Amino acid sequence: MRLHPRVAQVDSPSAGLWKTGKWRITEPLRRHSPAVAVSFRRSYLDPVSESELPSPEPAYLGGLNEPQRLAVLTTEGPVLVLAGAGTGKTAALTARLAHLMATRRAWPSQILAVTFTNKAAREMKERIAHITGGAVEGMPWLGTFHSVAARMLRSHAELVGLQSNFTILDTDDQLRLLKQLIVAANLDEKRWPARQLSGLIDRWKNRGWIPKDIDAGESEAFANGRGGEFYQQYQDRLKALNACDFGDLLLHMLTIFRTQPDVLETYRERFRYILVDEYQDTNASQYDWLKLLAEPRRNLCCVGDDDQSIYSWRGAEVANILRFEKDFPGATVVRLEQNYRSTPHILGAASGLIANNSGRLGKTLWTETDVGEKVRVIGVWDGPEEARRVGDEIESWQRDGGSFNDTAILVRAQFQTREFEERFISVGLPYQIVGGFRFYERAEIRDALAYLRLVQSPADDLAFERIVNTPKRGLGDKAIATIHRLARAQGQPLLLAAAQMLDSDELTPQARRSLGRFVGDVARWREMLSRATPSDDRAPHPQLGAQARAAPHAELARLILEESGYTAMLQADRSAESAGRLENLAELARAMEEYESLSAFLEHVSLVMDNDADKSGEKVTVMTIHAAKGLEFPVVYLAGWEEGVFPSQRALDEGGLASLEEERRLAYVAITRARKRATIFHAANRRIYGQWTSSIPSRFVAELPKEHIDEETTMTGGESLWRAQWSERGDPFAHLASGASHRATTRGPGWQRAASSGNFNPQPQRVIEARASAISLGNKGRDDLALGQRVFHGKFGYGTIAGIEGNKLEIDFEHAGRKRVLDSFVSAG
DNA sequence: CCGGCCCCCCTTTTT
DNA sequence: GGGGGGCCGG
Repeated sequence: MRLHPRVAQVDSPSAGLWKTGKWRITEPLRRHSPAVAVSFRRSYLDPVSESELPSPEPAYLGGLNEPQRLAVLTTEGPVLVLAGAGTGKTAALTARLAHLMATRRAWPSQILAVTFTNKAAREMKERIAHITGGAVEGMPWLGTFHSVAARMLRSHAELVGLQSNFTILDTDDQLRLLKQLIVAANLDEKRWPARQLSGLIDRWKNRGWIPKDIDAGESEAFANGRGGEFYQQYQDRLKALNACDFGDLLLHMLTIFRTQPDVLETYRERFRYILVDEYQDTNASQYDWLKLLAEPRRNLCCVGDDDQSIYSWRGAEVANILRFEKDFPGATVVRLEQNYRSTPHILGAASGLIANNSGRLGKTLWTETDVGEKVRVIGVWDGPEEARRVGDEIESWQRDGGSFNDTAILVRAQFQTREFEERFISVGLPYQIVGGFRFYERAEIRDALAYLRLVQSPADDLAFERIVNTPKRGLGDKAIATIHRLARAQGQPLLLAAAQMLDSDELTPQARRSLGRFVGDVARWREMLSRATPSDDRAPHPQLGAQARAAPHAELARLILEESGYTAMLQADRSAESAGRLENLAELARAMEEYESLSAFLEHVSLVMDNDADKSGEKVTVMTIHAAKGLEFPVVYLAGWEEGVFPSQRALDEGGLASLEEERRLAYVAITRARKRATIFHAANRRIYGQWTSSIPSRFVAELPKEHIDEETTMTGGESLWRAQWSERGDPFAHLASGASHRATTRGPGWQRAASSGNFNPQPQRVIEARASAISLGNKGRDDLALGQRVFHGKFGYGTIAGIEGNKLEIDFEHAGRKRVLDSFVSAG
């Protein structure tokens, strides 16, 4: 299928885009062009009826079933597509995009298509490229919620007090920052962990709440009612750092849309059609964001499956999908129910299970495929036996001509992967574990990125803190605290404060020498960067695509790692991991070559924190069910279906019924990943947190319709006792599921009276051009100090001012002799 | 200032 | 069981 644009004749404000795009005229569509042209003459608000379709119809409609066609052809007005697992959702979505473009309803740039994960965005991009034969040079507004919002925010950053080159903090940065705030407020960071605060702030952001929206009740969830206060402080600090976190990307845009009607209008005008994938995963802030953009045109098409909503823990609200018809009256609801993936037994098992949930929109999946095998449920003695059995089965599958790539092991939680990893290593079964530590989360990668970030933006204090003493430069807590004090006193970035300290005696001579070298290095690298990037390096958007010429920023990265001593540090490290770390760094530099500038690369890594799974070679895939969403495998093993593991203990303890239902949806997702064969395991004993625990099979096992499963147990005694528990009417765990509340617990007063936390004055960012002295940076000195005055210095004691130069003082100390110090460190004595 | 040791906490899932 | 952070000793 190729698109055929015949651009030149089209009279449209955006026609230029078509000319610049690489549209090709190819045979297949030539035949269709008359009909295409007909539909284009019709107004945007006029839906195409089936009869007007070109004949023969466009290839992108070929192979679609009736509901899918409806989902594609109902272009105008709100549409909700309820797409069960394996019902060709992505096919319908991409066909819809192709249809919108082929019928000239919209240019690629006039369609907003948002997905939840990078993986989904990438897949859709690939399929669009395929369906249009590469005719669409990337839809500019196809991406994850976060990347699309980031892109918008770069253009309007100043409206929320940021600069367009703001940095996007990841969880790690966020936690360190919050921790600083907590410590600064004299709170016990153990009693009030940063992690808890970060979770709270995330929740608020997911709901679309800015600090002002936090009422006393919400505030109560942290530090005895100071939650809102910390939220505000955190936001102030982010602004001072010219940074924002993931939640802010959406929240800031929401604020802008709400307060700047003209900006909103621009986007409303631009986006003629909006598509949302995985709609059941949207949170409140995303929902508001969508709703604002979709009005008044209301050409909003949401695709999702309420039964596959598994992200409520990060703010997703199934309610969004359940109430779609109410929010968008007159919406067309399309159900995709024909499953093309799994056998009837697999579908039957999954459907029977999910039927135990309440509050569903309801779908009846059906399939035309052969009956196939029943879902097997196998009880084993313990975890190791489970791993052994799965390994054996996979090996015999492969001996019979099957491919390892066709097999996957899905687990509830990451820790379960270890058992399989150990087993597979010992028997030499090739495997890959998806998830877990992702590439960009590895310490060495984050360190390297911190160097790059600091070179890119000298005001990036978090980057500075991370690497100023990595590798070890003899700059310990004390030296860093000193730099901090100065920076804070002057409201300047740490790097700048550090540069100023070089001309003083505030630090020990070794520390000063070492810091001087570091500051000098950064200045030099920065200078090299500006030479490596002739164009404006603040270009906001990541531009994919390899450059023909060598990428100077990748070279610079290699040089920085070399000159900073980071590589040497790893080489000196004789531990098992160091070789891999060096390899990772090499890979990082290689990855940079794909981007046209350092800033484009940094944007990419802050938004796309996943690493592409290694597709080379034959291997078994081990991953969490969450990670498997949207994927399918011919042979699937579902491990650890035991109470406390799946459903997870936490879900049982904390989340109540809602949480149990989410676990059940997770189980539904898990089963429906399988095409031909699904095997469920449960072990009677398992080592959890290093401790042997015996467990009973998951209630989900008992909920599988008997006619779709084959049960087997390797345990003596045949019919297992523990299974009997679930066959009874009563649910012995009901008390766990119903009573729990969502209320966050508050604890007694434990924090000390807070000292006033420092002011974080946003100052214009200054760039360190060289090892500039403080004078040349134009610092004003204090006006309360005069020659001959007696002053006190925390390190050197009392002394008399013998000279003043800007903010630098020469002081004759009574015991320490003559020293150069910075005025921020002395007090009138 | 650094390294080693000990203790405590945690283990869902991700942009 | 293991990783991270804090504390203590060199």
